[in-house]
Amino acid sequence: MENTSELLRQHDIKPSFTRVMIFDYLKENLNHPTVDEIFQALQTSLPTLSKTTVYNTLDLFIDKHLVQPLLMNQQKHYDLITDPHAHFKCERCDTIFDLDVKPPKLDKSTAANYHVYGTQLIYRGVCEKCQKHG
Amino acid sequence: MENTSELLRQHDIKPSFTRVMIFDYLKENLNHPTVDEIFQALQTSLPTLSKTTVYNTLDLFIDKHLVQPLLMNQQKHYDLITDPHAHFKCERCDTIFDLDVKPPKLDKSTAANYHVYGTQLIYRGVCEKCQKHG
DNA sequence: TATAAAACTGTAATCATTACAATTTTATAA
DNA sequence: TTATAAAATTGTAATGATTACAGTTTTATA
Repeated sequence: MENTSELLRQHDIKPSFTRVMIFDYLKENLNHPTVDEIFQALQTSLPTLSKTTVYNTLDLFIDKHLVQPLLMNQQKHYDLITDPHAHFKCERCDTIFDLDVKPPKLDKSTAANYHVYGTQLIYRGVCEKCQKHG
Repeated sequence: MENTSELLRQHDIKPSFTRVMIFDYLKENLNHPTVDEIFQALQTSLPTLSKTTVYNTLDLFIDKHLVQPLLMNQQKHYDLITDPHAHFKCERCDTIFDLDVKPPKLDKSTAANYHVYGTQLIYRGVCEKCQKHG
């Protein structure tokens, strides 16, 4: 997985081995993983990894606007910032689906007052599968 | 604050004194309070109120689609479902501002697969005040 | 008035996140 | 290379919002 280092450097992040691993995991897993999922998944390749490091690294990525946190079910989920898109969260099975809907841009007068660097559009409801079997 | 009872009844909620108080508090405080804020505010008028009751009641309101939870800063904030609108969250001072922006409706083909009963549009960034004094 | 159901309470447990001090690794310069 | 400082990582302990749950009170019903 090359050029992750370059990308991190471009965002003012020193590309340590751990950081590259965590970033690449996010790149290959766009299904909004939690800290725990990332930690579990990387443990075999990084046996000394600490959960605190995962937290720290993700916070760093958020700071540098590479990652966006999604708060759901009392837990943070992490999503690489790529194309603007929306999420649907099923309240029954707690699955998060990606939707190809673009969040609206703020109009000029509003945008003048706020410096926006991330948008989050979440639809809550019940997914098809859960509707079917009660 | 009349007709809250009626409204609750319409949503299949028995309008106990406590429930009406909590609902009215939300109606008069559209600034997305937390459980703790609601609990503190109502303690003088409801000295025996328990925080668990506030949690239970709000969960009930959410179930009946009267209230929408907003997860921010590792805490739930509660917002009466009124006109569709968006929120801006300042990452510096953690204030949540209301924005007069309507979340887009799902197009028919998408909406066919999901039963949506709530939408949440959140812009993250830095508010004007925080931009000014670093 | 008795009984069951619903609402409410209070304490204890849970669990994601944060704080923090210690250790390891990396970069820099003598 | 070696010494030193800075940065990154680790592990444990604390925090704090939320939930579980059992007991109590209130409300509705027969």
